[in-house]
Amino acid sequence: MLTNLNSKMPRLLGELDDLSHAKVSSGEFKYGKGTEIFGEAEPADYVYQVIEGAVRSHKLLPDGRRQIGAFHLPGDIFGLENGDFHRFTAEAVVDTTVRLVKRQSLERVAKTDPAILRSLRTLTSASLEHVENHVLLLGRNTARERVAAFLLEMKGRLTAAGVIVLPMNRRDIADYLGLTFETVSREFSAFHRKGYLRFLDPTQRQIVVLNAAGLTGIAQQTSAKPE
Amino acid sequence: MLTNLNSKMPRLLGELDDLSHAKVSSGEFKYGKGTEIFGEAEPADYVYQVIEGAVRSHKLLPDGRRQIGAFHLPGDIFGLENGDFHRFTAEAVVDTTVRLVKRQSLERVAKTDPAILRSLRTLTSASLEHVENHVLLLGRNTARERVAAFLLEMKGRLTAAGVIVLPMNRRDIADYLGLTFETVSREFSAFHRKGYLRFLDPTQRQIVVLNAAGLTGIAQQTSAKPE
DNA sequence: CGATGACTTGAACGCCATCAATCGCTGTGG
DNA sequence: CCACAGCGATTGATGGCGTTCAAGTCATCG
Repeated sequence: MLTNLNSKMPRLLGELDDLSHAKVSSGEFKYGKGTEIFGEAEPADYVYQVIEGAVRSHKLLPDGRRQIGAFHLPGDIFGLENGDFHRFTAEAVVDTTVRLVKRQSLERVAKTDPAILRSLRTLTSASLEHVENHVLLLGRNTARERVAAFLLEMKGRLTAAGVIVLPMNRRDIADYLGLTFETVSREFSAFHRKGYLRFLDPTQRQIVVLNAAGLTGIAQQTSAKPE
Repeated sequence: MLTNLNSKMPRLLGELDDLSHAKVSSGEFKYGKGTEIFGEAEPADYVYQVIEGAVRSHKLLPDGRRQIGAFHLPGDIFGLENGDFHRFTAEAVVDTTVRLVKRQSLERVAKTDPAILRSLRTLTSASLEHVENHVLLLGRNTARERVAAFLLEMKGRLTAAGVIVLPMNRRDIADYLGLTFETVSREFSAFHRKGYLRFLDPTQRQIVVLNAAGLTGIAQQTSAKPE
């Protein structure tokens, strides 16, 4: 399954919360819809956590083709690099509030606090796992399978009261799945026709999954996700 | 460019060499062509380095579709996980000799030796970068672009005396690039016809790149590699 | 109300997959 | 030693999945 960072254990949220009152310089910041948070190849001086909204991380080819590597949703930490530079550009998908902490101070604290250190490693590991699964998805899954996997990922990550409310548009989804937005739209429609989905609003961004088993059967992924 | 682990700075080879004479339990082992070195989801108790030969890391879908995440060539370190389990299956592409060290002892030494620690982080970072670039390749590049990128990656990693000697067959390449082996073969032929390549042997695994600029122009990747 | 943006849907095309035939090399057994 | 099986690779023919191009709907906003 596309990794569900959200349900992973130590999401560092607690720790980052602690840090925000403690010995790490930390702050909140708002980014308007579509604005850049950091750019590819810029120095990675900060680590970010989504408070509210959504963020996309992408790379571009010289001719403008775009590949989104991940969506970051409330609670998610992003921009944590192993090296010294960002390797994706991060942008706000909608108006978004983030907490940010200086990477240096985080690393300073991590030196003395093994719990923080472990959290950081777990985070890196989770994002590595996500991108590795994404390689499999992009390399070997059909359009239908990709869209099913996407819906299941989002079901796990941002369902509230049984409803998935997507912050991103069809083009963002397409660029995440290596498809065109028309194909994404068609697959959404196909699942709707099959009775797997219900749409609650006219822009079709609010989705109820009626047949998760059906989607799971189509998604064809290697690592099954419990619940 | 598909990340060139080989040309990256501290390849840990030096350090691992040291370790092999020193305080880390280390050994060599041979794997016959096609044999498994470790399996997906197995505990990651060892870290490996290719001495001679070549290794492929892959994931499988339930129905047998395969995605190779990386090839590991002499000098490369693989099987180093952030978490406790392998997330790929590793197999010998040809008869292969590897050095292996117990992960535990490596971590023990890393605690006191900051150089080792830094090397480990650099390695993780390099493999993360490789897989992130691979996502872009698989999501947004055409067949032609993928094959060109592959040739350039291999040119950087295993050229000896101006000749690329590929250890893997067309199917392995295809499963690395998210294509069929027929398509890989056709693109090789197309490059040959254009005069970008010359083949030195009947199985067409020994390749001389005659026009690297031509390949680079086609490969369309975001991060240019300095020679 | 006209303009704009997000989404859907239709029609046609094209890239790559699929199916199939052939070639050359290697190794094995009669 | 040679016949033949088997593997890897190339090449051709065909088809299909997903893209491209295009039209149309609906909601929002000036």
